[in-house]
Amino acid sequence: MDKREKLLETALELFVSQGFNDTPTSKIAKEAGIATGTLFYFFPTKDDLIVSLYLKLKGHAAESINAALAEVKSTKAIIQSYYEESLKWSLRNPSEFLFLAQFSNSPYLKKVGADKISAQITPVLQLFSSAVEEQKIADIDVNLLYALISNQVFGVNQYLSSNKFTKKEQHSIILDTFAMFWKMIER
Amino acid sequence: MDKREKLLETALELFVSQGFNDTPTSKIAKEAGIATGTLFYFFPTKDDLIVSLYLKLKGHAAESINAALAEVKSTKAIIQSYYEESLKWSLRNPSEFLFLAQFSNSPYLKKVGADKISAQITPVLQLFSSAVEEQKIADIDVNLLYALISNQVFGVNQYLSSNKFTKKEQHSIILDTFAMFWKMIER
DNA sequence: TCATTGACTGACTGTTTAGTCAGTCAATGT
DNA sequence: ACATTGACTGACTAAACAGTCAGTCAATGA
Repeated sequence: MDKREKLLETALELFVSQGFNDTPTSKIAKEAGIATGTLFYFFPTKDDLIVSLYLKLKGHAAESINAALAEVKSTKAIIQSYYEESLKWSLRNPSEFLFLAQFSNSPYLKKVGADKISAQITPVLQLFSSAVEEQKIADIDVNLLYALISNQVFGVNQYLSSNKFTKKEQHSIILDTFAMFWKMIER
Repeated sequence: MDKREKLLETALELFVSQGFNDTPTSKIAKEAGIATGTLFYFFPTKDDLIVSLYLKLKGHAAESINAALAEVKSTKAIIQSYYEESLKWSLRNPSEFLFLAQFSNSPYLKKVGADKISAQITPVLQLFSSAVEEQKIADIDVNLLYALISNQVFGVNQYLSSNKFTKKEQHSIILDTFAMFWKMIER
């Protein structure tokens, strides 16, 4: 069993339930059944651990979402897949999602290079660029479009996770809210 | 000069730039030019200080937004005012907004009673309720509508604050994005 | 066989922290 | 004139913390 992985997993759960402050490295190590020294063997500082976890989760999410994008054809269908897959990933990985939200709204975000962040969003920006060029959607700054879709995903995830819906209901809400989103931006 | 107020102001700036963990109570007191003991005279624990700050800011924001709502007539106009005023408040009070975002996405949120939170959103929920009854907008769960408008406000604020726009440009983006929002939910 | 490596350990430490407390002082009330 | 109050102080402490380090041990490889 990979101890580095085990530490990241344990840290995730503790960070989500207690926050960064109230989760000492000693507790993470103890809970993971690993010595404190080992934690610092893999991650030189606590900040390193936190940022590594962020990067890992961002990577996983992107991987999972992009996998579903590949098969698709029309610009609208790609954007719809991006929307659906983002929501499905968040619903499947609630702890991961909470961590990402907590991290992104904390001063820790500054510790991640701006280049790594823009690398993550560039593909989505290009998606919207194409849609604008193809005159499918209104001529809106792609950065604004990105802000709108991300936050709508965030909001719908919030709504879905704070209510008990069946898978079927969840899926239809996802489809409905995308239809609404598209109505909002279409030409 | 009100020392309690001064402490809250100083804490706000430090929390926003350093985060909750990395802002010791001693630093808040020092920066505010007030003794450590005084901080604990007003706020029994650090958590108390943090939660008090949250409640104060939420109150201020609500007050400022509701003030503008009173004058207005049609349901659509009220919702539009709510949207505009929320955004304007966020733009006028960037530190406050950042603190609220950080707090709301942290485990500290659990320390605020659910009753206090629902008290804040009930008026908005009723606004949407009326709009649905009047058949102005589609028959969508008001909680979903709330999630959508809050997060769109959040996203547009993000977009506006990470770009240098003139007041005029800002205003027209606010109007445009509300028009989009309305298009998304209207019947 | 013996040396070297590198993952891994956990007792330890220097520092930082939230929170305490005995006491000051100016303003009130009597 | 004296007592009482309550905002306010800052040196202090007990606990908790991130990070260290001297050393163990199994697996390589010469």
